Amino acid sequence: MVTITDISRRCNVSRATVSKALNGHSDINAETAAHIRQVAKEMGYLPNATARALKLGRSHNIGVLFVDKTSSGLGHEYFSQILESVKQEAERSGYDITFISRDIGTLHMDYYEHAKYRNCDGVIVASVDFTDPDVIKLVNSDIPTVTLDYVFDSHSAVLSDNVSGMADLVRFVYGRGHRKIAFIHGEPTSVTQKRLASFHKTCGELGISIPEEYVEAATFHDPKASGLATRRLLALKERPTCILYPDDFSFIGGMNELEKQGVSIPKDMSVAGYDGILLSQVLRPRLTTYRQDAEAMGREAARQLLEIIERPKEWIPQQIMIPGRLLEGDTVRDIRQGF
Amino acid sequence: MVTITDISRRCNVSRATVSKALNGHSDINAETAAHIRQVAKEMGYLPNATARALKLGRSHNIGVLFVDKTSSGLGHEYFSQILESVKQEAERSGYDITFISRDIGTLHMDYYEHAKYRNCDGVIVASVDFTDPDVIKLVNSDIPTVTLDYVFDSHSAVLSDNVSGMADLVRFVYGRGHRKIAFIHGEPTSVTQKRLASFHKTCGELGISIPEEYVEAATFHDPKASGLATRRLLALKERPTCILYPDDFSFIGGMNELEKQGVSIPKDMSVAGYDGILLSQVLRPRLTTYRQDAEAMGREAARQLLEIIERPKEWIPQQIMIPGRLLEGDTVRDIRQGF
DNA sequence: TTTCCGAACGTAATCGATTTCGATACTTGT
DNA sequence: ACAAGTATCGAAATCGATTACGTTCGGAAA
Repeated sequence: MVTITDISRRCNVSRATVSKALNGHSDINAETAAHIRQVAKEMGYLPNATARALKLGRSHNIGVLFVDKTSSGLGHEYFSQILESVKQEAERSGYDITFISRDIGTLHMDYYEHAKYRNCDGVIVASVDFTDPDVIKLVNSDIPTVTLDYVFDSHSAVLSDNVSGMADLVRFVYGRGHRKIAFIHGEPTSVTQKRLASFHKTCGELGISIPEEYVEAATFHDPKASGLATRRLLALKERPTCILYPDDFSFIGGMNELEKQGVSIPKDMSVAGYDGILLSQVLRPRLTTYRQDAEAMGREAARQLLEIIERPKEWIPQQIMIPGRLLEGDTVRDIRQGF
Repeated sequence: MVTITDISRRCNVSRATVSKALNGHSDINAETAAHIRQVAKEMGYLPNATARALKLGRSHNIGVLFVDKTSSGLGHEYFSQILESVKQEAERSGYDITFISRDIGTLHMDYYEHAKYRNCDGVIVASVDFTDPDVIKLVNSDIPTVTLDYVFDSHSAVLSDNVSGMADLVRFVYGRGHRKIAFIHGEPTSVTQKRLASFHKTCGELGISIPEEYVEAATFHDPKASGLATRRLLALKERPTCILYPDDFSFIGGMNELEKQGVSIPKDMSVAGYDGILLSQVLRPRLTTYRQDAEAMGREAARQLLEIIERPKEWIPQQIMIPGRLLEGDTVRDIRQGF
């Protein structure tokens, strides 16, 4: 490996001079600097990130924390898109990414310790149980963090706009004449709370009242749970005309149940999902859904984090709301009079 | 941050002694060592991975290289499952994961340089263009690598068994009476070559001859391409009775085309996919497909790499074949006489 | 008593890069 | 010609941990 010392010997200058030349300091003669850079290139010099990190106390490495109950881990499409986007944005600024977990090798440690051990300059926290003491410890530590879809007091966060998302969906199906709207929601997280609140608020504003039985509990990313919820809705004396699912993947479970009972989409039942995953765009009929802009979320999360890291003075905690977009699809039938 | 120096001061011993005590060297008195460990725990000492890496020349960090033409990046389900598995296995041995890419920040570098820059102890190379000079440079470098689904001479690799996979599929549909079997394949990679060869070989063994028009070219992970290929197959005078798709996701495109033309699965046309992604298990009818064991592939790749890293003497390059499993599903109709 | 040996611990170099504080030589002003 | 300023470069400390080698000391062997 070519080090700064090798170059210094070859150029008959000190290591200090080489370092300064390579980093563009002003107290080095222009010709000298040019020569050093030239030699460095010829010798195939690569800076050693480890040595740099040790000296500067900055690793140019950001951690990503993601835990999924279903332990599908990175298989989660919404998250893996966010991750990809975080990665790209981070790399643009010279940062690499490391996953944060508990228990690395024989060392038992919590998230904070792992991040500290790896000298992460910051951590992006996504899709975890935000009540987990280890997560809370990390967020409240000296390590800068940005959370996704959850806000900690006076910390930065990037949020998918669940309130408008749900409102848009409800207004859309309302616009197509639906009044008996059912909502199958995910487990009680802050995301669910927001969607649920927005669902009720919007229905109220539109002057429609939703019977209790139309609101069903299921689980995110779980076709089985939503299939069962769908079955319960279909068993009601007064069936809804439209069902909103917790996410696109869960919708598959509903779809199967509807098909099994001979209920056709959208002729006999209108449906909508949430997320706008790739699948929803290629399945026929195209699913009506609310597309969360995972790409923007990852990008903004990374940018926020880099701001905190590189300009800690000027930084103030912000919550950034990322708008999504309604994808109309073909699964919500227009049932207004005359259609 | 608590360093080894802090502990040494608190214990009135040298830093060397602390280091040795913490690492269980034998030339430290048992009581002294116990005391030091005790104090270290009390002070909340965490080793500094960076300093260790610098001194030892080992980062306990492995790189993952993955490039997707469709640039869906990590959104690729098959790969993200492999990644998750690699991550888990690596973490069990105390290794973290870093993504390798070109161009980190303003530094323009190739894969090898990036891996070197980050002091990766090894790299897992997956799903890239293996003819890319930068990839070849990395694989032939001093950095240990394990490739996935591709073999470089005298290098370790982990391979999904595409030959038996395809053979199993063909024999399965043959067993259900199909003789007119069409195969839509992906772009010309080594994986495609193997599947194609196995397809023809198996058909030969079974004594059925496949007209040229039954073999269609499309693209992996691309519903549109496979939809078009499907259309071409349906336009033939003599339609096949069964279509094999390059992967489950591509199958969606075929499914839509079939539905559009009023061709029912599996009544009028039998189909099979490849991969066994989550979706194929929840869609109805359940897709007949060959499940690649992504979890095993990631695990074995990580194990291989760690072997090379930790026991370079005893290591010999191997190619590990990971068997998959046929998922029968409900999309291949039995068309034998009397059924 | 002298010598030798092993247990236990310390000294100091080292990994590669950065940076503070000088140091030197050369200019410029007066 | 002398003081002051400037441009350019180097010496050495530093980041945190590891380790080869040296030192000390008590006890056993001669």
